[in-house]
Amino acid sequence: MPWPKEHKRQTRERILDAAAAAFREHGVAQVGIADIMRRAGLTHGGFYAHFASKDDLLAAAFAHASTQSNKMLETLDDGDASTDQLLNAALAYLSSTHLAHPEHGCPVPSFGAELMRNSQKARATLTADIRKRLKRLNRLMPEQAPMETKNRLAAGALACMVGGMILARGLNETEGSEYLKHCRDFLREALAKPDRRPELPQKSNRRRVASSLAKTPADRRDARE
Amino acid sequence: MPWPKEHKRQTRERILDAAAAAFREHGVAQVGIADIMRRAGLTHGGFYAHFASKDDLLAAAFAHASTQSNKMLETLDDGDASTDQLLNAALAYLSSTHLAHPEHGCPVPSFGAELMRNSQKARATLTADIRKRLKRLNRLMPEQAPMETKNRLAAGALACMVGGMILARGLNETEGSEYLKHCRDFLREALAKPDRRPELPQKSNRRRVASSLAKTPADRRDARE
DNA sequence: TGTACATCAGTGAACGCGCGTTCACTGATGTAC
DNA sequence: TGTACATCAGTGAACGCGCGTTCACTGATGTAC
Repeated sequence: MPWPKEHKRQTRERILDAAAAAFREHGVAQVGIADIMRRAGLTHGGFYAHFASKDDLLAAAFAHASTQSNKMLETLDDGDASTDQLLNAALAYLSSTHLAHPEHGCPVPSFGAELMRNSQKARATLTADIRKRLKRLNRLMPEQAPMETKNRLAAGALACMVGGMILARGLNETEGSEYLKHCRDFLREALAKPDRRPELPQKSNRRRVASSLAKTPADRRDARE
Repeated sequence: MPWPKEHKRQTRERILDAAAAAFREHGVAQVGIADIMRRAGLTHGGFYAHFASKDDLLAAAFAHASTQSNKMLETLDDGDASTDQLLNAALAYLSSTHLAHPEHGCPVPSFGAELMRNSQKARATLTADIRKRLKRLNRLMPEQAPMETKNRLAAGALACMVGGMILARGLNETEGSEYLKHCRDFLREALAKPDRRPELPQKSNRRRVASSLAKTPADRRDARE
């Protein structure tokens, strides 16, 4: 095999990165194969050596973006185990950084609706991703809390996160961050209902903050208010 | 003027109806001018006598859909003035009927994200619509409630509504309605916080239920649970 | 160590289809006389 | 009342562009000797 074993895998990864960012920033319909390949430093012809079709890429790029953004959002979460982990995750999601950087953020508000209407494969990827998100939020609550409570809070928090981000992005910049602040206030109240307490101390999830995605002054303002 | 004055206006309205339904059901990118005109019982060539471009139609169809769906959701709201009006509006939005009928429902979860990335005009329509929705939700709360409280609850409720509907539509049918139920439970709790009481009695908004959009058994189940 | 070779990642021209848009034309309608 | 006419809503062929996809080719690479 005349090429390094890892070479092709790395190229594929570069295409995925480019696609995941472009789709999140501009939407699926507005981004062509040629755009993506250019962003990856390649020419359009090479695309089909890595993916069977645009649909195929779409599903893969969504999953890729989802993984990326979960990592990114964890770095914004202050990960303080003594506080409410579900709330922390939601506050990180509804942060100014996430608002300002759709290209690195959650793909659900960016192109979830578009994905849903593409191939069966793409849709299945979305469905599986939503299930996973709900399960993950469930696990951020004290294990012994009633199932009904956990389901309710996970569902409500996720809906608020996704809807809040879409709506904030539909407003202009200042209105958008104002709106996000109101959503955070809302969840602080809503997730602090008496029936969730007492909480168990949980393991810390603290991560190092990636430089390009470090908390901005706006996020610090977010946290204070 | 050799044609009835109202004729052209009515045709335009038929195109708008067709476009608003098609965009909500299949998304903007998947629906062509020819599809829409066919749905309106016309041929594609006549389109430009009514709209300057697809972009132009897009903005108009969004506004049209928004008005339509607000009316539709009001018929699902039981309009009982003695109960919480904000909650009632949210429960109607998060109903099984709305889940099953994107083509008659709110355009924000259906193609808000796509609209946002089109022309400046389309985007401005979305922004204005979100502002209007927030104001309307604000007005459903007791006037004398603190501004901060009203903003928080309106923002949170709207985020939950839009996000909840998108996510429910991303799941399969049974999972989707289960998920919506959890969202409704969440809002029942979240909107019933002590600081909103006491509530003033408000004017009733009761409307007659349109036959094709009457409450389904699923909605009645929604209300019971 | 150097050279010939086989492999295959990536190139870029070309194809074909769909869709937004245009335009010359048709024919239904109300008006004038 | 009936006929000629002007208007303009709607038709459908055609255009051109962009994009997904294909394919014959190039050239960079590791291997064999």
